[in-house]
Amino acid sequence: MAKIQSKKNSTKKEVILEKASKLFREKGFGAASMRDLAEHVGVEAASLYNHIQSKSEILQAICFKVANEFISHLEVVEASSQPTLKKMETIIRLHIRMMLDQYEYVYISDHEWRHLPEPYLSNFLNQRRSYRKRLADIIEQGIQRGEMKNIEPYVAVLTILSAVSGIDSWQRSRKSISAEVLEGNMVTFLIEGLKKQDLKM
Amino acid sequence: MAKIQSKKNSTKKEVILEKASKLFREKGFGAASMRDLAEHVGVEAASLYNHIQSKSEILQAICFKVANEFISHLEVVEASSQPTLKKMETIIRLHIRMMLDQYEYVYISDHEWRHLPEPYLSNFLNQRRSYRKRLADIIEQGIQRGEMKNIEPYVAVLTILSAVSGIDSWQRSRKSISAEVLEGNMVTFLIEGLKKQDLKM
DNA sequence: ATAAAAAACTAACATTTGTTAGCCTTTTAT
DNA sequence: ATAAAAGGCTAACAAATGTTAGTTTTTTAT
Repeated sequence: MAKIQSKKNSTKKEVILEKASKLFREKGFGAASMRDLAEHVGVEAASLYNHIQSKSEILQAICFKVANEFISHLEVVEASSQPTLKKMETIIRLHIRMMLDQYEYVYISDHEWRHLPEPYLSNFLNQRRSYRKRLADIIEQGIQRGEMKNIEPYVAVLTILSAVSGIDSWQRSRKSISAEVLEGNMVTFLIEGLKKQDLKM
Repeated sequence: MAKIQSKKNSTKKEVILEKASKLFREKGFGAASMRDLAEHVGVEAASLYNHIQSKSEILQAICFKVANEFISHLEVVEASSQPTLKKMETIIRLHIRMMLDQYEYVYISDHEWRHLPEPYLSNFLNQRRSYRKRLADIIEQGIQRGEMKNIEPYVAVLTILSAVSGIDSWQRSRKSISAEVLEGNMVTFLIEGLKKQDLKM
């Protein structure tokens, strides 16, 4: 059956996905070549095709893996009975942690989805639209319940999601600021933007 | 000398930059070909080289044009004597408007700079680092003056800049939300995140 | 009108691309 | 031990890439 794996607990396909995500982020999907990838995996380019079907299959796997993870977490949050502000905080924290723990994968899903071939591209965009709509619904509810300020929900969603993806720039200068401080500060910043205006001093 | 231009007031090189920015955004720098670009300009691929020196010269022109615009605006703001919160608001509004008015250019500068060849790449990153540092300094000052909450300045800068670049996603669904509402909401959201915490109700 | 300059075109180049075919080697299962 | 399966390798492909050379056409200036 399967040969001994390069690293514990991971099939060769998983190794390929991992190396590919690193490479795609560094060079972009279009500029990263299969020979490039093969070298990082430690194999000839042709051999990759014993594990995957095509270059874009790699992209599909990465993009939908990330999308599914976000969606399934959202379902848990939606089903809970937290106040809306807490729901949003939970979701923001998830996004931040995903960005910290699975940086490469999330980055690819965020930035390289344009190169998905149809019908996967439409599929991906539909899922994304739906995800954002569901976040906007939570905010909509927060406004109606008087827990959040009267802001256009869709604008808030865009702002939050994009803000989190800025962690990208932080990944290189980890030294000066810890992950905990980053998460704490960012949550404060974003939740404060949502919260209903308190009284002036 | 120069031939009659395709559009008023623009040299052929400017036309090339404009079409290229649109193309690079749609397909990514790596996946956009010179023949592709030539077709959009209405000319054969080889003819482009009467106006530009290389594909990456186009990218350089776009990236540095945007960078210079942001930097020179920042200098004006720094020299003013507004309170720090107002300074940040001015800058945020500039970023939002640039994203609305020069969407393609800003997008390229934000997302495709990785493909700049050296030494332009280092140059660009230095400029960017410096720009962010200067924004962080304004926030630092805002905190010391008690105008802003005690947040890590660099985190705030990242959050703000990334949030604005999320307007990208909005560009396609302009219909439902006007540019004015977008700008207003986003500024409220982000400035609220900076402002020193007011008293609880 | 004519010479000069600018810019277009055709053809071709050397690389690089993703991918396949065919063969050999290693691992697995009996 | 042996057959089968899985996975690696070399070589090659057709297509596409950025770019150059050389030539012809168009525009500008005198």
